[in-house]
This record gives sequence, structure tokens and C-alpha cells, in this order.
Amino acid sequence: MPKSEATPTRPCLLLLDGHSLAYRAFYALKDANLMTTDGQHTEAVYGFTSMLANILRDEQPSHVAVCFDRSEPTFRHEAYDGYKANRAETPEDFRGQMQLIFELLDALRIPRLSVAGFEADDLIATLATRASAEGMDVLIVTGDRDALQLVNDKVTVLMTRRGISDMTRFTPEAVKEKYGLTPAQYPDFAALRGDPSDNLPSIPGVGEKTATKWISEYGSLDELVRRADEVKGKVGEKLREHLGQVIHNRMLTELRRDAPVDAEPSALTIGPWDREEVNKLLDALQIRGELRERLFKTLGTTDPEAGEGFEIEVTVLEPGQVAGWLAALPEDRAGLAFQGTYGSGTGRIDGLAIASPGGAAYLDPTRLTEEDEAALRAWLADENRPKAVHDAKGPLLGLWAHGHDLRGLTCDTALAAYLAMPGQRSFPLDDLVLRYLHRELRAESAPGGQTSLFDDADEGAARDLALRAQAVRDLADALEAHLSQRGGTRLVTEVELPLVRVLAQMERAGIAADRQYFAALEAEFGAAVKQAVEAAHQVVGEQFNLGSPKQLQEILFGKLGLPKTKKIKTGYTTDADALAWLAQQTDNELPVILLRHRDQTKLRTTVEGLIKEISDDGRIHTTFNQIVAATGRLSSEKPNLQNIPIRTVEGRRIRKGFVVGEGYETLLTADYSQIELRIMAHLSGDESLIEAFESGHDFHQATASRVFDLPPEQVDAELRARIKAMNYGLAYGLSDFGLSGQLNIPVAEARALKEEYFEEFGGVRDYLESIVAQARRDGYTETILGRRRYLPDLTSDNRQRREMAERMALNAPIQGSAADIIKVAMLNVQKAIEGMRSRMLLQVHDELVFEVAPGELDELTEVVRTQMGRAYDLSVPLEVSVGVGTTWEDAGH
DNA sequence: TGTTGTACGTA
DNA sequence: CGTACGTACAACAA
Repeated sequence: MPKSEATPTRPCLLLLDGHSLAYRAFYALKDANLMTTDGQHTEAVYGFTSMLANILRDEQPSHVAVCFDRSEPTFRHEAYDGYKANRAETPEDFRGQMQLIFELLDALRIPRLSVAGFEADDLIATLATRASAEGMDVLIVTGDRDALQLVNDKVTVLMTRRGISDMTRFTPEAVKEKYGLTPAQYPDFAALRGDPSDNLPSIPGVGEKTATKWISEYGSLDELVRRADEVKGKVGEKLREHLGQVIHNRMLTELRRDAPVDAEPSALTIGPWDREEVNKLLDALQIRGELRERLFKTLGTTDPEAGEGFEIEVTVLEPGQVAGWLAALPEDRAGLAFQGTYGSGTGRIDGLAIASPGGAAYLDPTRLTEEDEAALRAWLADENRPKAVHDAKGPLLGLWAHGHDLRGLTCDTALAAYLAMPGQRSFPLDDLVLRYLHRELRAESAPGGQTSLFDDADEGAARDLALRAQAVRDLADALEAHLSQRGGTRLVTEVELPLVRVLAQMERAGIAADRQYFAALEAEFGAAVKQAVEAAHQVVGEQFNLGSPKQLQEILFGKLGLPKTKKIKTGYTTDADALAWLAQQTDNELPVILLRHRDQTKLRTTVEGLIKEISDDGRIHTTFNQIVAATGRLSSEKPNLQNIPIRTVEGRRIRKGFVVGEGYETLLTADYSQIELRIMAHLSGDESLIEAFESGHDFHQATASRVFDLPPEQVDAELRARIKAMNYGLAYGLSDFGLSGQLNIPVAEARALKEEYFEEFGGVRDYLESIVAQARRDGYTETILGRRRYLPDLTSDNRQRREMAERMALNAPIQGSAADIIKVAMLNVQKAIEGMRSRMLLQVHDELVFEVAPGELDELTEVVRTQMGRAYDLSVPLEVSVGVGTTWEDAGH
């Protein structure tokens, strides 16, 4: 809230806790992953600068200083060995950013202070005390709650809350209201509560609630200590037990007001800052646009070279105005933003904003005249009117549900960002805008926003959506430029973007489910679970929760005294492998019963989950996520249809519940056989491996025959199994240790086996080694279509992280190329069946599931075989096997 | 109520 | 001490 400008300005000193704010900024912006093109992270600098600019603008202080901690130990460390002893190490990405902040403050001529042996807090306390004695108002900005003890009539604390713009203003009244304490009581309270971040121990059973109660009841810690005997109950005992500790804590929670700061408050003015230097620094940090302008504006100068402001004209279109507005719309690419909800293959749209160079408009698609509706329909469906949308699949489903279509999508900013940063798990628009446009996308109408420019809530929402549309438009350009610069344009425009439509179609179609069958199955699995529970209770002789790993451990290793299994964080594992091992080790039937219970509960909950997801149309509509998997795979959720059981007979029964829908003839599944191994053969160019694929024999058998120098017929099941584990393991970065565990053989033997394998397939070893070396050099791996995966950990000092990254580097090009290929296949199949009634329903990484319209089986089979087979030209054939049946199980192989 | 750890299904 | 996911549940913290 700006100070009222009418009052004659009384001197006001602004004191900031530099480290605290920089840390806060860093964590608030961590997900945005801000960095310069040469890899210097800038989250902390950016966020700190943004906070500083806002506070200077809003508070208009006459004096200012930023206080910093020093690396030297403080008097608190001397008083207490353990002080801050459990502080986590400074994150790698944060390092170096403090120095940048120092440089920026120096360029801005804002005083920064630090004193050896004292924390920033103590400097702040000292200066606040002196300044208020001189009649100045003081405003403290920090994230450290210890500062609350400084609050009085003259001293106010702004405490960071969440993010970088959300702060709470603590006056004496506000402290009272929030904590039920006076500022002076705060250090007493803090000592009593303890503080994990400073490593001040707390009293067991005493949290904030009890601490507050005691301090307000007794008035002060002194008084509480004096009358500690009066405190009743268990907590009273605990208090008396820990009294010494609390008193010790108290010495540390008091801020020093006598730190040797040589600056006088009145001298802490903002100097004439060096504009050139600031510009240079901001250039180096690649901070442009809105923040730079805000900073300059606040400091009283507008920089002519700063990025243009971010103001747009927003028109809220009323019924009858839409057609006209669209007619006048320039032909440049428009940014679109939708307000709506999506899921289960459908959606609804409540608002739409369109941003173009001429301005932006908001409209409610449910309130349109017929003419508007027609114009909007035509414009949205016009292939020749280019559009950019953020995460278009949901809106597309929504539009379809309203009878519209969306064509001419030339950029999906979420997809583009995914290809630019495949390791990120989500891509919120505001983060991307911050990262690529250096602009804040703040919802102005949101509650708690600093300004409420709009009295009308609807108009505010309209403006927010329009701002998003505009941001999408700008972001699309920025991301396209970024991707084209590094050769990622084709992957996004020719594969990922057109795939959006295919996935939407699959989600909308869903797959038919046999509800009665699932219900019966659930009952059956449920009965088996019940039986297992009873049997287990019987064996053990007491009731317990078989689903609780903790209770299970107590029973198995405590009560029954069975041999210990592998250690995990919470004790000893009770996973399926361990239970199977236990079953072998003892005569006790319990492990077998538990295994059965695990099995059956898993199956039961799977079926239950599926039943819950059956829509009114009798079908299950999953959602395919195109932007989560770091390797480029799709994922499936709500429900996940990519992990329906198949390995066991019992599990496969669930697949019988997925059936052909009414009006269709049958289901068809088509999958790639051993696609990842074929890709490994292709990428490595290993002649022997390629020949093994072309030999016509079973692949694992063929490779085993080569490794062991036997005719294929003489490869027994054991040898084949070993080589199969090798074949697959290699693509995952399997270690000797892992292979030995997998095959139950000594590590030395596993190593020897690997040697033997590489004697025959040396090209594979060379390839695997080269891929890691290349990734370490470039910082990323690449698939056959140029999809990248960045692996900064390849150069980590931490062995575990580095080796993890190495395995990812081995796997990413293989798994990712397989994802590329099936995506291309999906596009080509979809194009080829456009005129048919049959449709694609599911993708399960190397398998596609179709619903076949009457009379189309032969044609579809042919199309699918051909298109999948020729999706990409590898140096080995892409083999496709097809199955047909009225349930997913029957259509399987 | 939200987060963490364990377990387990698929490719 | 092979990769990539999503979901369910219990336990814990608050």
C-alpha cells in the first residue's frame, strides 16, 4: 500500500535483510529456472531486484540500507556450538548470486552493510533503534520472524509470505493479532518454541500453541521460569526438564541493538546512481523489459532502451460485437487464452480471449448472437488464421464439446517449452513469461493483488485472460526463436503439435468398459483379499493391518523373528521380492499369504479405480499427458491406462473388461516388437546386432547364440534368459552389480558375461560409451528426431548423482527415439484412417489400440501395419505384430 | 490437510 | 547399485 502522499514526508529508513530476501526470492522463482544463456542462474538476483523495486516504489523511503550476514562465526556461534549447525548446504544454483546482488546494489548506490561477528538481524536491530531514537520511521523487510521483536509505534516489519510479492505488514497490533503476543514477548516465545532452522532445540510436546499460551499467561519467560513448578501435567515436567535449554535459547533469540555499525541512519541515503553501470549489469544478467523499466521508473529515470511497457487495450465484447471485431482482426498470428475446465475427454469453455497486434478482446462463447457464433466458428476453424495457445488439448476438447473446431494452431507454448526444457514437470504460463519475456504475468483481479484497477470483477477476469492471450502470443515468438536456433522446430511443428489433435481425438473416444464384468471382478478380488486377511490373522494370532508396512515389519521381524530383509529408511523392506525370499527361508506360511494379499488388493484397487472412471457413455476416457515425461514418452492419467496388468493370468482378467463399443466390430492392437533394442542396433550400427535382428530367429536366442558361439537351437532357456536380461539391461545402464542381482549370479560372473557379450557386440559398447561422453560434452542427449534431454548432473561431483545421470544418458536416446517413432506412426495412421469410421483409442508406449468399424478390419490392419512399419527408416526392420479380439485381452498377443 | 515413503502396475 | 511413468495407502507433520 503506498504511503499517502499528502502527508509531509517524515524521514523513513528502509532496512532490508539481504540474505533472507535473496533466499526467499531464489526459492520462489526456482521453478521458473531463470538463467542467462551462459548458464548463470539469476532467480535470486531477479527476485531480489523485483522486491526492491516494488518496495521502493510503494514505500518511498528517504533512507535505505541492505544488511547482510557475514561468513565469520557470530557471537551466537560462540555461545552455542550447534547454532545453525543443521543448516542445509547452499544450493548449487544459488551460489554466485549474492555477489551479483552486491554488484547491483553498488551500482544503484544503495548502501549495503555487514559486520563481522553479527548477523544482518542485529545490524537491523541496531539501526532501527538508533533511527527511531532520532525520530525516523523505520520499515524492516525480512523473512526472519525474529525481527518481530523490533516492532513498535515507529518500527514496522514487512515479512515475506509466499512468492516475492506477498508480504505481511506487522505493526504492534498485527503481531498481537497473529501471535497473541506483544513484540517484546516474541523472543521469549521463540526461545520456548525452539527453531529448527537455527538448530535451537524445542521441548517435546511444546509447539507454537503451548508456547504462546504460557507466555501470555505468565507475561514473560522470566516469570514462567520462576514459576515453572506451577505448570501442570506432562508438558510441565518436560518444561522443567528442559529449562536450561530454554534459557540458553533465549540468549540467542534476542537481537543485539549495539552492533558496531559505523553508519549513521541519516547517512543512509540513496546516492546518484550510475545508470550506465546498472544497464551493463542488467544486460549481463539478461534482465530486460518490465523489471528493468520498473526499476528505472522507481529510481526516477526512464530508460529509453528498456523493453516496451506491457499495456494492452482490452475490449470486452458484448453479444453482437464479436463478428465485427473478428472481421477487423489483422491476419497476424493471434494469441488465445481460454477459461474453462477439461477432463475425461471433454470440457467446457466459459471465456475466451484473443490477442492480436491491434489489441485484445474477451468474449463469453456462451453468450453470442447467431451471427457472432458463425463468425467465431469460422475464424476458429480457419486453417489460414494462425493461432497460438498454451496447452491446447484441453481447450480443443472444450471447443469440440461446444461444437466448434480449432484449426491453424501454429504454436502451443506449453509444448514448445517442453521441448526446450524437457526435464521440467510442468509449464505454467506465468513462469514461462517470466523466464522468456522477463515479464510478470500477475492476475490483477486476483484477491490480495496490490491494485484493484477494476471495480467490476468480471472485467478484471476478462483483462487477466486477455493478458494471458497476449503473453501466449509473445511467448510463442520467443520460444519459436529459441527452438529454431537449436534445431527443434521440426519436432514441434511436425510431430508434437499435430499430435495434440490425435490425442484429443483418442481422449474424446475413450474405450468401452464392461461395468458388470468389472463389478463382478472387484467382488472376486475383494473376497480373495478378505480370505488372505483372515488367514494372516489366524497365522499370527492377532489382528493387524496387512496394508501397513510398519505393522508388517513388527509382525515379521519382531513377533515372528523372521530373518531380516534389505534395509530401507523405515526399517526393513517387505516388498514382493523380500516376501518371496522370506517364503523360501522359513516354513511360516505368512509371507505367501501376504504375497497373495498384495496381489489381490492391487488388482482390486485397480478395478475399483477403473469403475470410478467409467463415464456416462459407458467408456473410460483417460487423459494423455504430452509434456511430463523427460524422455518424450506420453503418460496417461485419470485413469492411467498404460499400466493395466498383463503379466499374470489373474491380472489379465482386468483386460477383459475393456471391450469393443457398440456399433463397432472388434478391437485391434498393434505393437512394435523389441523397438528399443532395434533402436539400439540402429544407433550403435553394430553389424552383429543388426544381423541378429535379420536372422529370422528369436532375437534373444540369436544374440545368445552369437555370444556363446552355439547354434541357435542349442541355446537353452537359461542362456536365453541371461542374454535377454543383458539386452534389456544395457539400454538402462545396467551395472555388473545390477545384472548379478537380476540373474542371481556373483558379480564377477556378471562382469564376465558382459565381457563376453561385448566381445561379440563391441559396437554396442562403443556406442554406449560415446553417448555418455557426448552428453557430458554437450550437456544433453538427443533422439533420432532431435529431442533433447539435458543432464547437467553428468559433471556433478556427487558420484551417485553423476552415475544416475549417466544411466539416464544411456536410456534417453533409446527410450526417446522409440517415443519419436510411435508418435510419427500415430500421426501417419491417423491421417490414413481419416476417411474411415475406425478409430485409435490408446497408446501404451509401443502399442496402439484401435476400435474397428464393421467391415474395416482388413483395411485397418493393412494401414496400421504399413504406417507403423514405415514410421522411421532404421537399419533394422520395424516389426509390427497385430492382434484382434472383442476385448483388450483377446486382442492381445 | 498436505507431504513423504513404500509398494507396485506398465513399457 | 537399470530407465520412464501414475496411483494407492499409511504415516507423519502441522
